[in-house]
This record gives sequence, structure tokens and C-alpha cells, in this order.
Amino acid sequence: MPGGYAGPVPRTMTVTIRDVAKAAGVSTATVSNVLNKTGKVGRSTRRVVLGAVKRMGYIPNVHARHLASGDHRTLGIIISDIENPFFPEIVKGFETRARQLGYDIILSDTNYDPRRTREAAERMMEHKVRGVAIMTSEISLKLIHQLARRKIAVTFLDLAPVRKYMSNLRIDYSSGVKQIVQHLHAKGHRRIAFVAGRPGLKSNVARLEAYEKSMRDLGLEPGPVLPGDLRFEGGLAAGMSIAKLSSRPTAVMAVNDLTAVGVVKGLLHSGYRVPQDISVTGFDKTRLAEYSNPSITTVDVHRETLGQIAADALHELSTSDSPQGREYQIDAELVLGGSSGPASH
Amino acid sequence: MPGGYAGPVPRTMTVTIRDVAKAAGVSTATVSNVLNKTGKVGRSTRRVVLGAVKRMGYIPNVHARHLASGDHRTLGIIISDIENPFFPEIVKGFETRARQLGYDIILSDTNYDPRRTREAAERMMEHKVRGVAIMTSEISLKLIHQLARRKIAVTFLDLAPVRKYMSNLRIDYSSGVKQIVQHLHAKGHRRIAFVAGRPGLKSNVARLEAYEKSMRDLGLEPGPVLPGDLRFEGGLAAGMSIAKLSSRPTAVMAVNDLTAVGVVKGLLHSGYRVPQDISVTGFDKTRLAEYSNPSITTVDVHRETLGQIAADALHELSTSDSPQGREYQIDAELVLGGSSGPASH
DNA sequence: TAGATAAGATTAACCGCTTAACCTAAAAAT
DNA sequence: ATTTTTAGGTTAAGCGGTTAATCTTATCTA
Repeated sequence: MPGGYAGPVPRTMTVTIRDVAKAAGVSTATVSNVLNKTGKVGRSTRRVVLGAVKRMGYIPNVHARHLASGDHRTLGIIISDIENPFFPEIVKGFETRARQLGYDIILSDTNYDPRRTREAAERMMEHKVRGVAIMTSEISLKLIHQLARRKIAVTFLDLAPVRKYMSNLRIDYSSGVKQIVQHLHAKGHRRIAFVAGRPGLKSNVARLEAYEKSMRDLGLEPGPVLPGDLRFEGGLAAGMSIAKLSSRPTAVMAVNDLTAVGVVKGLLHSGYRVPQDISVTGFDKTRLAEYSNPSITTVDVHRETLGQIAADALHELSTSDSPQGREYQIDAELVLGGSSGPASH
Repeated sequence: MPGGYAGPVPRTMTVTIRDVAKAAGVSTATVSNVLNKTGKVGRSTRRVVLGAVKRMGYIPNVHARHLASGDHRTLGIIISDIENPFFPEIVKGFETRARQLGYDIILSDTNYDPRRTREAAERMMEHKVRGVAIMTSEISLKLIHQLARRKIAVTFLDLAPVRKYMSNLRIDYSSGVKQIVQHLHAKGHRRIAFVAGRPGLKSNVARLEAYEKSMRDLGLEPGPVLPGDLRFEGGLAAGMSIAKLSSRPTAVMAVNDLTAVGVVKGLLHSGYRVPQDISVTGFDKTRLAEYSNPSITTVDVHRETLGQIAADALHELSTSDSPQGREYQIDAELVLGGSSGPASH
């Protein structure tokens, strides 16, 4: 019985690779080789080592491993706010793909706070991650460059041009918006209002501009544009304002689903029916759109896919020999719901 | 100008504490002491070191730090599925509190998969976290004990009795259910159906049993109880079944909000109005309940608070001299919405 | 049969940081 | 004037792994 050590199993002190080596009667190098399938190890030795590992309940210390090897297989993802229904699916897609590729994940939530954003980026550097998916737009370019300069791969959503260690994920907002406008136009709508989000937010601005362009392209006059806050309350207020408008639009395009749900409620509250009297559309295809009553016509930006692509992009950046970044495009797709119908007259 | 080293700033190679020490003309121990505010360091030395740190863009390596100190200040949280609206708020509360207490966080998503659950627990051990909040119920007791045996603090939701390194968080489901039943009873409802969730799920069973008990306590006969799946689809099907029932209930209590929304849609689809013809209630107070039309009467289990308490519990377990766990109670609160009203006759 | 090759294992030098133990010179105490 | 204390540092030994270099044997080759 080779390596037949059968002493008491340590129950509480942490078991190190040295303990395992001693128990198996081999060197730590051999244990390491068995565990990592590196180097050459005989069949019988392997068996003895694995036996000892199991018997002693040995679990390698990630920190020691990372420190010694210099290699990490950890990816980070920075999001704004996990409670915002926009993010969980991205995280899911990212996590699933990253795990498939053998990576550990560090998630950081900035809560829209610049200080926490800085801390998040620092945490990524402290942990020496291979790459970071930056899914918040509230981040300074300086921070992004700082990461890239440390050879940490970075991806982001239209925050900067492609560079070394920096890949860009472009969500095709304008196509999504265009599809909505065309859909409404086809249903006979000519006067389509827009409920905006936060003026400073890039993705919001992109939608607003795409809305204006799409309207003009169809020979329609854009407007009115109402302020919103990306939240239910803003939509509600906008819905009630619209109800009081002298020349009422026949359709309302909201900057996101939550706003759309608010608009619907505001309109219902003011005595209008949706979609019989006014059509309403959202954006992002959150669950809310699906489950609300009526369901909301919206645009799917394939968030789970987005997360996956982010993981793939980071993997590619950090493994390919040329660390040059590239562009990825995520397209948007119209999803019809019950909240949009023919224009009333 | 003491320590006035002003050589070229390394732009790409990673800067170690040794580089900083050399640049500042001190030992690594002193740099470490400055950074961690340990030991005694003179004012001027401190200034020089901090200057070098800043100038060189030094960021400590977490792995080396953890390995050397043995201390960690990292907490883990294991959840089932970040896309399930039940979890983001818990994560939020946990993260916020944990960060306040100075902890790093590792999040793991099991996706209801036993293998991934095992891996999640292993990851926690590999990372030598101080504590783990287990927010999924699909986990074996063995795994929990394994963690506790390694002196990793653990909290969970009614999965096991309190022990060394194990604290329990009890959500008062029965009180929540009771409040719903009493609310409906007060509105004149006598025949209240229940749409169940997954039969194996502890929290679901608890709700069902609480429903039956609450009904009996009021002298009412429980039932009918319809199957569900915790999802929209199950609720939809249940709603349509209920519509076809010969002796129709005047109210439906759903095991969670998502199911309730499905039930509402099923009833509407079958030509019934909510709440005029039938009242519907949910559970969990997700955003869905608030934003749906009509809004759903539900029960708030204070998920964000729950997350906070979990973090506090772990902190306490891992810092107090006695590692004995204890019970925490999170209470539930009725939230009235538009989906419940007086019983129709 | 001697030399080359391969298989299987060991040795020991790190990885980047912390920290106990130790050192030195100046200030305080006797 | 001598001893004690204190402030401010330094030295060097790890923490728990990985891995290049090295060492034995056993097997092959010519």
C-alpha cells in the first residue's frame, strides 16, 4: 500500500499542499503537477495523491496559486446597479460564458457613484484580473485607459474608440428606434411623442437623436419631447401631461420600458385607453414589458447575448497575441406587444 | 527634498512594493506600514512614501496581501439566479452593508444547478472568505457544514438549526400569509384559492401551510389549491383554470408576484375583471407588483434589509470571540395594491 | 555494452506582501 | 552621567503555492 498514511484527518486547521505532500509521501511539486495536470506524473502516484487530497479535504488557496503562477483567469464586470432590470441579464450572460471559458468573476456595482466607480476599477487592478467589462457609462476615460495601460483587457458600450486592450460593444440603438418609428408609422401614426431619459446619458441621447432622425426620414415632424427620469414616476408624470396636451399625439415612444409602463398608467389614469386611444412603446425588453397589462411593444437589445459577447471579447483580447481591440455590434429587434395599435383619429 | 527620486515612471510593468520602497528610499516594511497605518512611521517618511505610491501608480496585489496576512475581509454570497427578481435587492443590501464594514464581496450564482452550487461553495473556500450568505435553498447541509467546519461563518434562510459558525435568518412567511388572508377575510372573501409554487421548495411549502392554517383559524375551508411553477406561465394557466371552476373562489392568493401577475392575465383573458370580479394577491413585493395593472396586493419581506442583516450576521460571527450562531428574524408586511377589493357575490 | 533518451520525481527559488523581532539614536527618567 | 523608554526604521522569515532546473533510474539505440 504505497503512501499508506492514515493518520488523523485534520478537521479544522487548514490543509496546505505541504500536508498533502507529506501524507502522500511525495513532494509539493508532484501534488501541484497532479492537481494542474502539468508535468509528468505516474499513474500510481497520481492515485495516491488524489486519495490524500480527498481524504484530507484539501482545497487550494486561490491567493497563493495566483501569486505564484502570475496567471489569473479572473474577469471583472462593472455595472451601475444590480437592481436596475437592465443589468441582471447582462451579468447572467457574462457569467455563463466566462465560466465556460474557465474564468472566475468579480462583480462590482457602482451605484452610479463616481467614487465607487473608481473603487471598482481599483479593485479590478488589485485583483489583477485579465479583463473588465465596463457596463456602466458613468466612468471616466482616464480610468479605462489606466486599466488598458496595465494590460487589463477592457470592453465598454460605446465609450471610446477601439485601441490596444480596448474593444467596443456597440448596441445598435438607432436601428431599434427606427424600427419602432416605422412600426408606428405603418399603423397610421403621424404624431408621435417621445419621453426622454437622463439628458446626460449617452444611450438616452442616442435614442432621442435616432427618434428625431427617423421621424424626419419619414417626413414627420418630431415632438413633443417630454422629460423623464428613466423611472416609473417620470413616465407617470409624462403620461398625465400628454393626456392634457391640446393637440394630443396618437402614439408615445418612451425611452425605456419602465417609463413606458408609467406612461400607460398615467394615460389610463387620465381616462385614455391603451392602445385604442393612444399607443405606447418602450425600449429594452425587460420582463416588465412582457408582464404588464397590456404588454408593451418594445425593442430587444439582447442583453444576455451582450454579456456573452463581452466575455468573449475579453477572452480574445487577453489570449490573442495581438492585443489590438475591435468592434462588436449587438443588434436590436422590435418586439410587438399589446400597447401599440392602429392610430385613432 | 528627501527621497526626491524622480526617475521615469514605469508605464506598463507592474509596480511592486519593492519598487515603491526603492523609489522612496525606505524598506518594504515601511511602505507596508504607511499603507496599512500599522506600526510607527514619521510624518516626513509617510509623505515621501505616499508621494512615491502616487507617482508610480502603485496598487497593492490583493493575493499577496491576503496570503501574507492570512486575513481577508472578504464575504461571499450565493444566490440561485440573479435574473430572478427576488435576488437583486438582497445582493444590493448585502453588498452595501458589507462594503460599509470594509469587506470585499464574491457573488456566486448557482442557476439552480447542484453542481454549480458545489462549485460555488468550493470557490468560497478557495478564496478563504470569512463568511458566506447562502441565499439559495438548493444546497446540501453537508456543504454548509463543510464551510462551518473550516471556520467560515455561514448564514442561511431556515435551512438548519443554529450552531457554531452558523446563524439563521428566518423570514416570517407565516405572518405575511396570515396578513393576506385576514385582509381578504375582512373584505368579505370566504372562498380563497391558492396557487402554489414548487412543491419541494421550503419557502413555498411554508406559505402553503401558513395559508391552510390561517384559513382554518378563521373558520374557513382551505382550497382549491392549484399547481404553479413560480413563473408567469404557471400563473396564467392557473388563472384560466380558476375561471372555469364551477364554484368559483372570490379571491386568489398566489405564491409569489409573478404568479399573481399571470393569474391576473389569465382571469382577464377569461373575461373576469380584477378586482371587481375576483381579487388576486401576490407575495414578495417585487417591482412587478407595483408596476402591473392593477398593482398587486402583496407582502414585503424586506429583501434589502435581509441582505444587510446577512452581512451583519456574518460580520458578527467572524469577529466576536464566541463563534456561536444565533437567530435573526425578518418580518413581513402587507402592502395593499389595486388587485384586491371587496368580495363579489 | 556504452551512451542517449525518456519518464518520473525532487529541489529550491521565487510570486508580492506582512509582521515579529531586532536595531539605533534621541529623549526622558533616575 | 547612566539607564530606560520611545520613536522610527530595518531585517528576514514566512504565507501556500508554481515551476525551471536538476537528479535518478529505467529503457532504447547503435
